[in-house]
Amino acid sequence: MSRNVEGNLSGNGSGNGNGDGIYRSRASDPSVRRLSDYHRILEDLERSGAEVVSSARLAALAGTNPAQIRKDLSYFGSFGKRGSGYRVAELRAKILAILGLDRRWKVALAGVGNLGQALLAHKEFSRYGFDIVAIFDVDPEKIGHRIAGVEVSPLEDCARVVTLRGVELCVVATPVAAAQVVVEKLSEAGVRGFLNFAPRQVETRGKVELRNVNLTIELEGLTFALHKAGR
Amino acid sequence: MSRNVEGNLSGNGSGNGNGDGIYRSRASDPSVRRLSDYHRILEDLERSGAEVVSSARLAALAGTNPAQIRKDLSYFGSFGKRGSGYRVAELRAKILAILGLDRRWKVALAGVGNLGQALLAHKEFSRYGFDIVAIFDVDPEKIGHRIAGVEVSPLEDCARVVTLRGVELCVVATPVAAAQVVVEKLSEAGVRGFLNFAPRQVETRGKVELRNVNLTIELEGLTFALHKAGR
DNA sequence: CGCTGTGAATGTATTCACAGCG
DNA sequence: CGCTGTGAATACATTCACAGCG
Repeated sequence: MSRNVEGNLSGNGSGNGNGDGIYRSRASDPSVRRLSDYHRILEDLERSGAEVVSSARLAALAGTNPAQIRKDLSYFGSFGKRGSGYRVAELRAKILAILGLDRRWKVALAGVGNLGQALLAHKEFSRYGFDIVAIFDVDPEKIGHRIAGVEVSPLEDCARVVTLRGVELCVVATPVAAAQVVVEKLSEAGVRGFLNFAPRQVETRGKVELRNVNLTIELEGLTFALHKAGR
Repeated sequence: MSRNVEGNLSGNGSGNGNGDGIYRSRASDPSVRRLSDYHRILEDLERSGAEVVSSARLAALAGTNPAQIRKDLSYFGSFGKRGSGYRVAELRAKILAILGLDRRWKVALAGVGNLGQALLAHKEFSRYGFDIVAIFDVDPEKIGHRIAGVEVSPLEDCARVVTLRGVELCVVATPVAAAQVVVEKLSEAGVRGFLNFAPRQVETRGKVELRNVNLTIELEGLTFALHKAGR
């Protein structure tokens, strides 16, 4: 039973499921996160008609430095042309593929509280290739209802529903007490990746990716900094 | 004009407003994030009646190692007893104070879309000392209405409202296009810390703390890992 | 020339290992 | 003895600086 030791808290904990991957890349986790950022900036550039971009320009837009950009990209190949820079559309497509976003992903939502409902309606998810194809809850009031066109299923049926609809990822927006059970049941049913919003460590078995997002911790980071500075 | 260069993406960007603080501490940002986690675990332990806890036990619960715990704490003082460990209640209180959570904070919410509404209802915020005392939006349909007991004010009035209600922090849950303006106006009005959910880099002026949370990036971290492992 | 791509250098964070106090 | 607190060692991430290609 792995307890995802490394990353933690609000932003991490890539499970150690590192089954011999496609890439030899020693890309760090922060580096991969920046790729997502570069991708968004490249979308903007593409929309604005830019054809090429240098690492210097990209760095300015991303709030980092040119060497960082080049290093991040170099983990995955060499996409630029010396002397001129990177072709915007091409680089964007490459990053999309690196991130695994060149296809759509089937996602379940567990827990339909405030946060769950907001995430359901979150347009960015569908825009970047995530389709919510199943919703789980334990509340009898909610089960059977349709939210955003998806029927709420009882957690007990998850094995069946996951298989039937091909669920690959799950967003866990349940109360703290339920998060562990949800992850256990769904990973047994074959779900390989979890995004957990419940503010507790969740244990995983086998090759499962889990990352935690904790909204309160982010605010606490602010109060620490302000309090520390004596404000 | 600082562009908060360092951290970025989903979990960072502590503005460089490091006005000579109270602590000499070289506590790293990840270290501070872990403190928040330890605090939650200590709450659980306290509730379950534990009087003392060792760094080993705490590490097991937090999914890290004992040395990490001791090092994280040592940045702020020495709170344990050699031979026995840490007194749970006492350590919890110390961490609370370190994080600046030994008082309540006045928070504004900007943008009352899905996400904004979910954050408003998010019980954890109030539980950890954050009171939403103002809401800003630009939509005439929303202005004037009360949500969760707080009237929605037009963004133009923010200077007046911020002063009047003593707003210290702001959660930015607006569309991308509005985030920059919101941060500019509110920081001019005296708000010192921002938690930004809009997936774009926002520039800040002066001693302002800003961190970004990007929900999509977290999912992209999962797809990267799974795609990479060939799944 | 101007830019990328990358080893080498620096800077940060984590872990080790042990001295020292309760 | 058992544990904390912490310098020293290691591992990791970022930045420098320059060789080399278009």
